[in-house]
Amino acid sequence: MKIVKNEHLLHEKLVTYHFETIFPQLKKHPFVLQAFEAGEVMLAEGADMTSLLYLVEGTMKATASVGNGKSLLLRFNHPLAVIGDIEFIRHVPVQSQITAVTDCLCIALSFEYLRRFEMNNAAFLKSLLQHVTYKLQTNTTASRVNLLSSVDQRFASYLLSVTDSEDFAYDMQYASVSEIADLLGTTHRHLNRVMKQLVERRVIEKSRRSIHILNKAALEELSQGARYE
Amino acid sequence: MKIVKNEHLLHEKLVTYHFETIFPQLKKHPFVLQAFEAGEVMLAEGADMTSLLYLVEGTMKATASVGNGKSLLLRFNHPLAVIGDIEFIRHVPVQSQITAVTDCLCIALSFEYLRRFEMNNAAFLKSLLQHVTYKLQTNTTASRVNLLSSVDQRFASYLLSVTDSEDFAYDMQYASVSEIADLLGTTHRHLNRVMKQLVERRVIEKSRRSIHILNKAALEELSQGARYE
DNA sequence: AATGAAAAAGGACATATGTCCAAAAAGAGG
DNA sequence: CCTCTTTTTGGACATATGTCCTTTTTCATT
Repeated sequence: MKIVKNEHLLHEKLVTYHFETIFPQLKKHPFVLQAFEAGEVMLAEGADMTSLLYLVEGTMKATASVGNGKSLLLRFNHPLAVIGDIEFIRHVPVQSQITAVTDCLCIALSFEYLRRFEMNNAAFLKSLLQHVTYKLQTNTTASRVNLLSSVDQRFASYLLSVTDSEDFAYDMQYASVSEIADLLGTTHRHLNRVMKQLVERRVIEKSRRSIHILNKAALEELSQGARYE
Repeated sequence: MKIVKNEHLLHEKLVTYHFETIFPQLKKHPFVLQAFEAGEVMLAEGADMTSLLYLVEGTMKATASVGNGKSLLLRFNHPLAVIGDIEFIRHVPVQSQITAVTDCLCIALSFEYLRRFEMNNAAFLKSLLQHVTYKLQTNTTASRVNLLSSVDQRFASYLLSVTDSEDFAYDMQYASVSEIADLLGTTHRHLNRVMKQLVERRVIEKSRRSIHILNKAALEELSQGARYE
């Protein structure tokens, strides 16, 4: 993570995302602009969190780890998402690992500052409620889908979520098959089977560490509308 | 649902659950006491909601339905739980069906009233945030468990959640095997297999429409700490 | 080009769970 | 007690997914 000292950029982001509706006097708040590189772990599970983050550029993913170091995809986040809401409100350590998928920019506000000066700011509390209830709603949908859908459906959802959120709308790069398998809560062996079928059906094409979507409509149908976002 | 006109009971509940910390002048708010019978559907999915409910007595469950009329257990709720938070904040129809498991008492406050007079009440907003972030946290845990655990683990969690929440700590009644199977997102055929094994291992005993727990410790181990609450 | 490490692909088999259906058991009403 | 319906139970088989391992491919390095 790098702290970016660029008042102009900060101000531009504050205006774009209408921060003045929450913090009326923009100049008076100790906003800090932070930059993360693609692939960087923004927050590790169990760590102590000290600032609330507003994602203003890029895409990140939230994953939860289970026992043996495996992880599981919870959701993707796009601007304007809030990171650290549960931790801020409930005073608990970081609940799920947050990783930058692309290069990201965040606006940070320290818990200390917020707890001292903003806990009676109804606009701030209301905006937090908006974000948290949105997450709760999508999370509820996701858990239903997860429990009832098979690996190929989840894989389709995953592909669509990733490609929609990137700009190259028909390609995705990945580090290894196992990585995707872990995210989906399955094994690389099985994911291979699933991908092989999709290749045979000419829904996707594969080359090393990259997947190209040939038939988006088929994926849409497979995923039944579920998305990790 | 029955509206209960009992000022004394209402006041007792308001005091027990410290409503004065949220609504300082108790007398001035249009609280309505509502009673639900065991088994009654408190909220149907897709319905319009008009009041925020605080559960002050009894146990309820939240379920989500999927396609073919099947439902899926999301969580159990105990006092003091809030119902309708997402719907209140996001102005959406009811997201998950709420059913009274035991006889329940709720204190209701109309959305209309809250939106008009309480949206600048920081104490109220903060308490909502507490409830919603709690739900989000447990829901995240639950979805992870669901995706990674087998039917026998989920059944163990279910049994423990139900019996802990009732007062008879070792027995549960049910309408049909299919009902439980649906809640767990499996089939009655498979649940039968699972139950048969547990009976053989002397973990539970069954008689018609009732299950008796013989070895709670074994269930605890099976469930690995996951609960629907 | 030869060699070796890492990643990918997939064979063989085991297990969990689903589907379909039939037999057995338990009420309900005559 | 008999008959009918509902619920429970479980057989037989199919499918999805996991485990373990071997082979193949890829890519970097000599």
